[in-house]
Amino acid sequence: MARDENRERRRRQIAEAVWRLAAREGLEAVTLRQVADEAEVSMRLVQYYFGNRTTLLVSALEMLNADAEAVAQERVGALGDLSPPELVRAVLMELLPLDEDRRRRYVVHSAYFVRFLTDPQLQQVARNADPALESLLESLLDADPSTRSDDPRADAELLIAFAFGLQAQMLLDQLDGPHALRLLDRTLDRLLPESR
Amino acid sequence: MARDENRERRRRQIAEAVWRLAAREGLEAVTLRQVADEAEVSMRLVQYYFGNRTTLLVSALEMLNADAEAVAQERVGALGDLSPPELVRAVLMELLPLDEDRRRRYVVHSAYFVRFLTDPQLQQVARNADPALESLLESLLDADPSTRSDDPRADAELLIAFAFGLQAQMLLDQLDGPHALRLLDRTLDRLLPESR
DNA sequence: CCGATTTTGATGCGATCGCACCATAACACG
DNA sequence: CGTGTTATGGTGCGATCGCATCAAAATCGG
Repeated sequence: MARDENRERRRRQIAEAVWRLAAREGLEAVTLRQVADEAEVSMRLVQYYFGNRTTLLVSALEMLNADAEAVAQERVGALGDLSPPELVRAVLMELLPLDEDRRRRYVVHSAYFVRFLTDPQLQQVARNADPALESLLESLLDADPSTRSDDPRADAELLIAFAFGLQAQMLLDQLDGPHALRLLDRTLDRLLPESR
Repeated sequence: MARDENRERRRRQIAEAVWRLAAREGLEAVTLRQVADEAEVSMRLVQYYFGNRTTLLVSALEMLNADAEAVAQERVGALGDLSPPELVRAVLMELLPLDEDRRRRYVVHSAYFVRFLTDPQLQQVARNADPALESLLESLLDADPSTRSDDPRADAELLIAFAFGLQAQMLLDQLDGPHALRLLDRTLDRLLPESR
């Protein structure tokens, strides 16, 4: 039904306004009125589609995560057949803000971060995003015959933590894309010495 | 003069209230009235010591950083004479929320994070904190004869990014202290193979 | 010990917040 | 064709925000 598509487009239009505001000035700038202005709709419309501010924040985050996963799968898939080490690299690269799209997304994530720590509802949303990534990496490290890892799970966790660290440094402009990739490859070379 | 000591104690008392509020509910909860309540002083007093909200936020962050550096130097120094590799480990451990003090501090940092990206004033404060750490690590990696690093600077950057990643995962309760230390030691073993 | 300065308190103002209520198009469907 | 659901707009209310003003207590220097 075209009705639902319109509905979904509207919600997305408003959610994108939330993302822009959160990235630009933090969650406290995400007020019903500012979101309405940014999305160029009436405040009443924001209320209609999301009810109250809390569910607006939660929904916008859920949509951002769903978006991220779809884009990531498509981008990694578009690379064609990759060897496990190449896949590991591609997956980790997905966590780096290497284009404006991802940068904005991870800035938004960092705006939510503190809330993740205390708000049970948001904590739930945050937890749903990660473990799939970790087990994917673990299985890749386990499957790769050239890996000498005695503990694929530890190495998966380690690589994810490292990638998140690179992400933060890039957001702070203390690391640019090529530099971060150099550091990533440097640790991958140490981790998977025979396959690269 | 005792006057100045009192003054400094007052400022600290108020800044600590800012930290608690920011850690508990984010920067948007840091209002003049809430800070006053949390610090158990009048709102006017907060105004008196910090003027307006902006300088309150900036000053509280500066005090937090100064505090962190003092504590870190003392704690690392208290370990006595360490070999370079041991020092590297000690410095990196300082970045992990291994006690309540550090946890709260890094939660506060994450509350400020988004602002670091856009607010020039806060960006300045954030930038002042890091580079010393990096060059310290670099010189340690360079000085250590057992290090086979061909690029101490790259390895220093790499280790810092990794530590920040571990920090984030710990804050999210996706990694506990011992687990994070295991991952840290795992990468240090790979990085400094002969000295550990 | 007294005038000056520092420190603390109470209160008011304009702006903005989330949210609710009411009204009216637009469309769906029996 | 009429009726009920969906979609959009305008507006008012109580609470809270940052900040300023007025005022008094506490402390210090001569």
